[in-house]
Amino acid sequence: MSNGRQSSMADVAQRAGVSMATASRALNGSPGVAETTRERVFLAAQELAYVVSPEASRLARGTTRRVAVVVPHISRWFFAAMLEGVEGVLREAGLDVLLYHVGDCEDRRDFFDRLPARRKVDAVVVLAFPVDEHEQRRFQLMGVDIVAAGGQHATYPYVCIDDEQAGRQAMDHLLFLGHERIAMIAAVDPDQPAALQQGRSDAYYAALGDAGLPVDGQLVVTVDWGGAEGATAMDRLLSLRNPPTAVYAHSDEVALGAIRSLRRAGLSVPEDVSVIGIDDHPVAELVDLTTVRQPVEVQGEIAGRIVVDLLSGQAAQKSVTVPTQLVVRGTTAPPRGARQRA
Amino acid sequence: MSNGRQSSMADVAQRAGVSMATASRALNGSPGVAETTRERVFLAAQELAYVVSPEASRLARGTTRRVAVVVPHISRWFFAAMLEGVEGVLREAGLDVLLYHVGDCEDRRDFFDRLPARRKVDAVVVLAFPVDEHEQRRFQLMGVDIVAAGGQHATYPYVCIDDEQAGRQAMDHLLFLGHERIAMIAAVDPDQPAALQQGRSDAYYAALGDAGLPVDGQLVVTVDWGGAEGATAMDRLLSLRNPPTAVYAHSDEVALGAIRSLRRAGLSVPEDVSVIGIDDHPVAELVDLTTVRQPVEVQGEIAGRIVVDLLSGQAAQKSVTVPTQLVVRGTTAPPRGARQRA
DNA sequence: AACACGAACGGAAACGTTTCCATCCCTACC
DNA sequence: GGTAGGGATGGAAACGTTTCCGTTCGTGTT
Repeated sequence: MSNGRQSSMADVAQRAGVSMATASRALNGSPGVAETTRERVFLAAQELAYVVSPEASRLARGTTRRVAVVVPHISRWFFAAMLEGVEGVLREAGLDVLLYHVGDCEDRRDFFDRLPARRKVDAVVVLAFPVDEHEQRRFQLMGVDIVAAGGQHATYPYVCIDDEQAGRQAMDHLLFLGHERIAMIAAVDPDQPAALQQGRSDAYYAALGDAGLPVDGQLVVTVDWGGAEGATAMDRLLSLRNPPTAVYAHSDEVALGAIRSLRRAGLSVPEDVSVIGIDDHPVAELVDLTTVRQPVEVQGEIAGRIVVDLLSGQAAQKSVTVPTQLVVRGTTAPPRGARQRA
Repeated sequence: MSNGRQSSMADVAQRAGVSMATASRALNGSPGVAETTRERVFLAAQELAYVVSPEASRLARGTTRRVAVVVPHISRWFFAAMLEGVEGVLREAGLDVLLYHVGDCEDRRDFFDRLPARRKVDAVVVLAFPVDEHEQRRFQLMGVDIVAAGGQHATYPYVCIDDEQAGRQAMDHLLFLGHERIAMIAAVDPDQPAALQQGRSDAYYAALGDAGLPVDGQLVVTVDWGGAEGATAMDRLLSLRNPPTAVYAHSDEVALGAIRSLRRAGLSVPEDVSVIGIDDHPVAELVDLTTVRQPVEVQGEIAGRIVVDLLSGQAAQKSVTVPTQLVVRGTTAPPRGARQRA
């Protein structure tokens, strides 16, 4: 079926009876080629099942048509969804995406030491991935555009949500329901420099302050990101003399873990304790979890579009903040006291 | 900090006082270079912050050091986890990963028509992605190694689980608990040629047969993959005059949806109805879902290793089947009748 | 002392495009 | 009718490596 050798552009040119220069122009859609000639070239190319050698083309052109996407946790929904968004628009634009998983600190050091993407891509997008100063300097060495998604970033064009506002939406919902003793389970990624989700914590204190409620340090527990960790945190909160009536978790996974702990303790959600998360993870709908939705895939798409604009030379918008939205489901309700009072 | 131009190998050679041929050999670790010379070259390269131009190198070498990973649904845990596994070992081996999301049928047609990865990669791995005959012929055109992961595939080396056995483990568990009226919610991917999860369905009938139980067609419902669809399916089952006492779902997400329907109907799990899934999705643990675990990331890793072996010339093992394992949690229990009887 | 041999190295031809520049020819305008 | 101008084309120089050969030189053998 396939004859052994890949045919080269010279073959195409010869078959079409033109020079390589013309063949190249014809195939690339460059101007200055007669329409009939162009057709002849295309026909020849098709007959030979010809495809350009990307290496040669890129070597000559000096551009790679490739962009690196670096992501800390591929298998977590948040990152995967974002990745899906980015990939979609990049593929649409004819750009190839090179995937780099940079998980733990060691990966991270290795990545910035070796810079494996260097000279391989025209741009890189970092997903929810704070970059410290040293790393910025390394990036600079690559001499390509950088855009950030899902984690605010002053240095590069970015797209993200307003974490503090998202947190406020969650907290205000609990406050509106009448809760006064609200715990926060703050999730941090152990493999990343912190300060990413600071906004979500700020919201907690601000909301309490605005509501005139005191802050009880015991009600704040910080854990590594993850469902199991959320459960542990909830256990800790349940060991208090005066446990909370509501829990604000930094993410849906953490919230899920908290709910498991509550159920195992024989408490029911939301009758005994309300729980709210952030993200609107797909399973949130399946388990009736109240949460604050952020459009994850959309953020990826926007990041992708910024990259495309940047590469096509047009000045892209520097950064975008997408809105979040409270989604009330079945894990939040007024506290028992309030209900009885009503 | 960075002087404008990327330095080329010629610069390195000159600075080290050798020819380009020697510089190239030194940098690649090829034999036939004196140790002192090699050091001198490395030093020069480092001083100039030199990195080879991958395009040029690959053009000359004729190999790309890149492999394509094509995946139908990036943001679903199963695929993302597998991707993470593949990426890990490929990156370890110094191979770059080119990501291709091929979701719906249109993507699919486009992918195989245009073959965008053609001449860009040395191998491609398809994740849970049945390839029909026409598509196989297109792949052949690429002239590279193909390996399949997560979906059995006769044509290419593959890694997967034994779907029928996994299904048997789930069904046998329900049967062991004493259930006799067991429903199956079969999930199919609307964007893919079916026949992928056939084994999971086979298991249902085989298990019932071995247990001497009759098959009730009403107890089998087939839906598109997804949690919401699982809920719908459960609704249908609940509308029967004589609903099942246990539900065997083809995947955890579907099982989760089923559980939501049950809860909304006022039934409790597992007291009224038992539910079991397949996969051991991370949230399964958080919601206490009984399931059959399959090692997803490991499958990706194995697929990656097969690719690496293939590319390094050593004959790799043709295919691998990894074991699955029942994980009993809180959504399965003996049926009410059995309990009362006991 | 002549010779063979191997290690280290350099020259230069690939690899397959893109693109600058020159050439040719045809049309339109004076 | 001559010439300027522009559209279509071809020649050939990049792009930056790798690698095939050939050369040189030092060492060990007879």
